[in-house]
Amino acid sequence: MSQNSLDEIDRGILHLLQHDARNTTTTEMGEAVGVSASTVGNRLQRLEDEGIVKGYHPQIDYHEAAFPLRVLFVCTAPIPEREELAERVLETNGVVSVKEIMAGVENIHVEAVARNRNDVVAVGRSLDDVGLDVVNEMLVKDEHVQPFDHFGDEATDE
Amino acid sequence: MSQNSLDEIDRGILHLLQHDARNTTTTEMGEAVGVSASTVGNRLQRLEDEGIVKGYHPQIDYHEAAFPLRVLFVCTAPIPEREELAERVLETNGVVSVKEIMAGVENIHVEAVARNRNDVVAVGRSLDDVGLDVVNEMLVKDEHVQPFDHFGDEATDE
DNA sequence: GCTGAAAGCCCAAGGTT
DNA sequence: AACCTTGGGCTTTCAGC
Repeated sequence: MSQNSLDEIDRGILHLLQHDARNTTTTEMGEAVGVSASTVGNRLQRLEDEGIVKGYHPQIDYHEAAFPLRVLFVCTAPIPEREELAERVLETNGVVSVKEIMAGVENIHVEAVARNRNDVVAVGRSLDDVGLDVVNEMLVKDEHVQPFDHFGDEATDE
Repeated sequence: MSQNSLDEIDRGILHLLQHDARNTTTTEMGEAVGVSASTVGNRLQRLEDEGIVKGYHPQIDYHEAAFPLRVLFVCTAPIPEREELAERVLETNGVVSVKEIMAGVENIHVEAVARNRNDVVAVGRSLDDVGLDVVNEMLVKDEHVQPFDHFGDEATDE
């Protein structure tokens, strides 16, 4: 399917996108990595087609918005159904991420945002309805995300 | 600091950005939510200034790229130092997210991507060096991210 | 596979209601 | 607070190498 062949140029493009995926132009990226703007456009197209870049999303501070609560549900799912359940849970209102863990009892981690305690209860109930066994439920105080900025620092000129 | 007053327009903008933060123009968003393109620009500026929108990042399939391993380290940190340690850990090469949990023994969850087992060992050592007690270490099979698309479906025309 | 130029579209700024 | 117009810049496409 994919060749996994990222060269210096690809890594440079990814690196720059991770810094600001909305306002970084192909022209800027071209100058930084040493190719023309249209080449950057073509590379980006290929990265998207191969599924390496799956989309572009804003990083939203839910706490500052309208969702002050962030909850992590640690669950158990029967291995055969795990993948299907994970997909299903993602549809639940408020859920922002679902992690499938390779092995162990706590093999699905579900994270959700909520406006109040009622929302939290509702999410918990949904998980139960779907067939997940909720082992633990924790309040997340804060989450720091690093868009993995170690992608090829050396490939850019800046 | 922030008014937390997101109206229909703001929610519509966020909703559309979550779908595609790079290729959705202010013009398109304006048409969708029923205001002019410049108004969308102003709103977006305000959302960024208030810290509700903290940035724009590509969603990268690390597995398809060059980092086939994804590992979750569940750790314990002394409460007083937790926040500082979390910040420090985020600097570690390979780490993509750090979650501070409100209470309990497993109060810091660190997620990292790696090219091979050596990378994994290196990250574990870094966590130890910083002063975190690694309680558990799990291989992540798959992660599904939902950019929380429930932000105001009703505010758009599409 | 990369480049360069042209066409079309978009964004930012200022002035207006 | 939202709109309109204009100038500058960006993306895309395609011929050419």
